[in-house]
Amino acid sequence: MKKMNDETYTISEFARRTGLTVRTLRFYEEMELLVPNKYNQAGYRLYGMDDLTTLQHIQTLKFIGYSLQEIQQLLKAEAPVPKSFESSLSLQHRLLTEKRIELERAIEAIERVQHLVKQGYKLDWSMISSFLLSIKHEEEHKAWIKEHFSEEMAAQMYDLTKEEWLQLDKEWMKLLSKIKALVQQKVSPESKEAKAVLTEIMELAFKYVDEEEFSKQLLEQQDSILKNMDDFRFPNVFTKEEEAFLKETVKAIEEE
Amino acid sequence: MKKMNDETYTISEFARRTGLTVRTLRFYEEMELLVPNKYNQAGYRLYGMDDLTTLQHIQTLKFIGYSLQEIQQLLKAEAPVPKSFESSLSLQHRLLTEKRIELERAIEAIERVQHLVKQGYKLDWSMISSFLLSIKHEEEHKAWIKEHFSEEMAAQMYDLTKEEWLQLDKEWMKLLSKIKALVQQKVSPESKEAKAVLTEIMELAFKYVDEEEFSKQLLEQQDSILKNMDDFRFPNVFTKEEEAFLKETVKAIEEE
DNA sequence: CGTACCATGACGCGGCGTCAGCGTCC
DNA sequence: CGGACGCTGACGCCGCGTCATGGTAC
Repeated sequence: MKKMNDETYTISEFARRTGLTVRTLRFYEEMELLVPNKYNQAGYRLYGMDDLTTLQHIQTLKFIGYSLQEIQQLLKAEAPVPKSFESSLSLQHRLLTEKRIELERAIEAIERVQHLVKQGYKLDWSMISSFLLSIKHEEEHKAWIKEHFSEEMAAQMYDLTKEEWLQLDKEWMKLLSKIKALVQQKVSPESKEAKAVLTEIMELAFKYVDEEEFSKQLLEQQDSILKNMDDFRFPNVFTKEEEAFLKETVKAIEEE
Repeated sequence: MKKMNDETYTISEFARRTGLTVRTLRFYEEMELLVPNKYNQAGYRLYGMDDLTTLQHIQTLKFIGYSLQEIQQLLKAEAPVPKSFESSLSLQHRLLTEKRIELERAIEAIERVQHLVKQGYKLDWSMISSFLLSIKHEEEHKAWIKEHFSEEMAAQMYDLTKEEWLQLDKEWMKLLSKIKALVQQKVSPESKEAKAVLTEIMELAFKYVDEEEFSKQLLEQQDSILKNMDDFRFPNVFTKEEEAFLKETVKAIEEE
């Protein structure tokens, strides 16, 4: 027992009992967040029950996502809970919720990749990347479709069940790898293999979307679509090479 | 247009188009994560399409929670996706899921506090803290009950609907403020107000739990319970003062 | 007298933001 | 020549972990 007298603890005792580290306690003192109520003649910190109370306040505010600085601001008035606290709660709620949504999207992305891995596809970075990028930008893309086309179409394309997503992922992956193989083997964009793949892409793209409606709107919106193409923030799932390849194939088909 | 020649971009152009900052691009180079494929004679960085591809790989791996160091390790082999990637995916999934759970608990805690605030309780830090601490340790506490008493009892105490929780929160808050008021006004622990409050606490505690079963098990487990009481990690919702007050009241009732 | 504790001070991390002081492009 | 752009280098942030070096309690 290193209790020195009733209700007074050395720093390591206090650390042990609170589950914090000695370093953390010293850091909190440096921040003027938790200053021990006594020191002995050699400058040893002596913590008491009031310090425990303060520490609990700190830990709880930390738990709901406040930074140490914010906690210091909140607690220094000490006496009443500042009325700003209530509104700051809503802010915290928003911040944490945004983080949670990001996390959920990342987790879902991992699960979708794992599902593909389990199916035994041999993946390379550009395929994983293309795939993850499309997941990452799903929300933005959906909003974009909504704006430039219609709410209905966005819903058709994106409001799918988990099974539909996994199925779509698989088909999409197959096509991606076919294209990448063709480009790498320098097969001609006018070859019938290339044309076949392009046809498959079209079929997949229109599986969940009404083709006529889409084509009509596409023509109307061409200008504003092109305007957005000078930055890379809406990354294409294809490399420039693949894109050029596909454009050639499209031309070849149109000329038939 | 600052495009210098086809498919070669200065750092600020590349930054603008990718949505990153110039500083970030230089930092990535310093990390040997994304080294531009060319420099002009003055040492200006010139980024090309291959750099864009690498950057996309980086961004997607970042999206699913890898650190820049991990990404560097993963990408430096460059050619095939290392087979360690698959297992590291499960690790990432675990890590992100744990974070998400923490976030969800924090968000739920905020909502419960907000609900109390809306009800118009005037809160002080020790009440907020007591309340949040009990939420923070709910999981541990439930596990502890499971271990020392029974699974059934843990379920009785903790598997409540959202409405039951909010109701319980309210009642618990009322009692907490009553006790704090009594202690602050230095009312005697033997007074009938004190006894009344204690009775209310008991009723609340046993509202969701079978009293006889609990008492029986409590007696059997007393030793191991006491062993866990010398640290503050299982923080009591009462201060030492309030705890002493309540103990006095318990004694007074027992002596009746 | 040992050794387990205490103190201060300094640097490190991750992922950049932000300045300062200078050179370069057009 | 001006002004926008580029370069390197250095320090700041947050919440501590991790030394190093030396004093203190028992």
